[in-house]
Amino acid sequence: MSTHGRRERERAEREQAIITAARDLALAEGWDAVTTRRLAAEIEYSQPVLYSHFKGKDAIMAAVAVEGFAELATALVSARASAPDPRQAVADVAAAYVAFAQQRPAIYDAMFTLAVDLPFATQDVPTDLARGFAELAETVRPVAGDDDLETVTETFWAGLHGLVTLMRSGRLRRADHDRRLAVLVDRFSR
Amino acid sequence: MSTHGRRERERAEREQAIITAARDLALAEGWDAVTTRRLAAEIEYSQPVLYSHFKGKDAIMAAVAVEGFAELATALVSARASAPDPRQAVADVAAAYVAFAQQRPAIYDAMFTLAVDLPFATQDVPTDLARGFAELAETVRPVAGDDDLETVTETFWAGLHGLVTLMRSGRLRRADHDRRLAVLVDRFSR
DNA sequence: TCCCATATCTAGCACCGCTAGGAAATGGAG
DNA sequence: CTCCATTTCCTAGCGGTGCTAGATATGGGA
Repeated sequence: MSTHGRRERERAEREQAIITAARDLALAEGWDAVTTRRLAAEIEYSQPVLYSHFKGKDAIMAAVAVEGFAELATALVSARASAPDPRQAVADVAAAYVAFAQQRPAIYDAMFTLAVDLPFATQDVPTDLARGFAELAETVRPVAGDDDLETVTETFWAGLHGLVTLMRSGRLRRADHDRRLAVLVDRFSR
Repeated sequence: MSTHGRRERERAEREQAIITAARDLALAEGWDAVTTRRLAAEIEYSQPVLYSHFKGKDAIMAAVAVEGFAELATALVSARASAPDPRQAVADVAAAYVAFAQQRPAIYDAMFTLAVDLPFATQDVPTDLARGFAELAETVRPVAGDDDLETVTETFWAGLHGLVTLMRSGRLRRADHDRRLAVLVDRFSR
């Protein structure tokens, strides 16, 4: 029975290895390249092992998304913390959000585009997602005016999300990205 | 050689049948249900026939997206035309945009989420997309203020797109949809 | 009527996510 | 140390996908 602890620890490590492999592969070659066979080869186990950790490929993507929510929240917190004033905080947090999405497109996809309902079935995703959202709300609060804070925050968030996704799909001119971001920040912080 | 005209016409009809079948199937059961085999069965031809019309499944989706861009543009035009004043026009056009996306989610996906680069390889997509964008720009013009019109339009568009996509993926509370839309319109029309 | 080009289909490839069933490793009991 | 039960893991395979090569049917022109 003494080996039980080690076994469980090794199992947890392997589970993390799966998530990391999926994450890295998705970042490097996109989610299309993330197949269960390649994932299995990456962790040097056979395919069915994946299914003893996750219900399916979607669940693996969801796990990557969970890590992403935590990362994003942290990035937003640090952006707001180092801003000199509330007005600048809005711009800095917005920039941090967009930077996150641009630097980790595959993870951003897992969080918002793919794996639509799965992450919300688990318990910890709302936690990290809520952390990020709360940070956004606190950033927006000083400039929300008379409107309901949560509603304004959601709308501002949608603006960021729209800029990110439209630009990545080539619908917006890349050159004017900063100007669009400035317009969005301006419209939401006065 | 006299049958040549009929042949060509029949071929064009079959091509349209493929697009329509793909569109209807996607609307009814989602894009996952649109397989080349089912599509072939729907038009009562064998699978390879599809590839004599389109390069691949992506090209079929792109064709559906093209129709979607035309539809969307028309909806926006009519929304603006029947608005009593410029201020209301912004709200009405925004509502029309969101309504289009909500009523034809599969087509909206084909236009903006899936088939990322393909539509832009053809010639007519920019035309219909530009029509929609131009309509959006004319709507925004009276309330753009000192900012560059195109930049403001793109940003406003991103706001709409973000609201649509985030809400459909369950990230936003459904109940507050109208209030968010009102906030967005308000921030962009004063 | 025959020929040939075109149009179309059958059959199959390589890949996908996923799973059943058997082999191998492991840990406790005698 | 041996034996057995349990857990762990892999091999093999199922039904599906997008796509294509090669064979077959079709129909107009000589």
